[in-house]
Amino acid sequence: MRYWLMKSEPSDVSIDDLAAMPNQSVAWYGVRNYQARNFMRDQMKPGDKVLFYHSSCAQPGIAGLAEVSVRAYPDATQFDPRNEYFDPKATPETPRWFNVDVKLVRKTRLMPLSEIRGYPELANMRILQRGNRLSITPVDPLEYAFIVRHL
DNA sequence: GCCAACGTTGGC
DNA sequence: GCCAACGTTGGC
Repeated sequence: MRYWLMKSEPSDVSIDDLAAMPNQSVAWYGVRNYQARNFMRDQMKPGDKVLFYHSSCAQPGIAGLAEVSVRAYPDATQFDPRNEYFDPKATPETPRWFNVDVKLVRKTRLMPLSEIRGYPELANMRILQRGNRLSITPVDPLEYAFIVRHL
C-alpha cells in the first residue's frame, strides 16, 4: 500500500464537497500533468491512503484523509469539447489522461502548510520543496503516520 | 534536439 | 495582484 498527497482547490472540490458526494467519492478528473497522470495510472491502487490537501486558497493545508477507491480509467473530461479540460488530441481509442476515484475516510482539522513546514519530521515532503507544483505526490509512510498522529 | 517564449501553479 | 518556478510548445 502506498501513500499520497493530492491537491484540490476547495473552490473546485473541497473536503466538504467530497463529504457531500454520493458514496463520498469523486473522480479525480482534470489532471493534465504527465507525472501526476503516471502516478494515478501506473501506481495508485484501491486502498492507497491519501492526504486531501487544499491548495490555492486562503488556508492551504491538509483538510482530511481519503483513499483510492477505484483504479485509474480514462478521464471523461478529455473527450468533451465543451469541458475546460477537453484535449483535442485525445480519443477514446487512444486516451491521454486518466484518473482514479477518491473516497473520503474522514474530514480532519486543517493542518496548515505553515504547520507542516514547522515539523522537522516532515522537512522532506515534496510539498515543501521550493518550486513544487505537482498536484499528486508520493508520501513516505512515516510522514503519513506522523501527520495522522498530529491531526 | 535545442531553447526561447509562453502559460500555469500556488504561496504570499 | 505579484512573481518564482516549472512544464509545454513550436520554430529552427
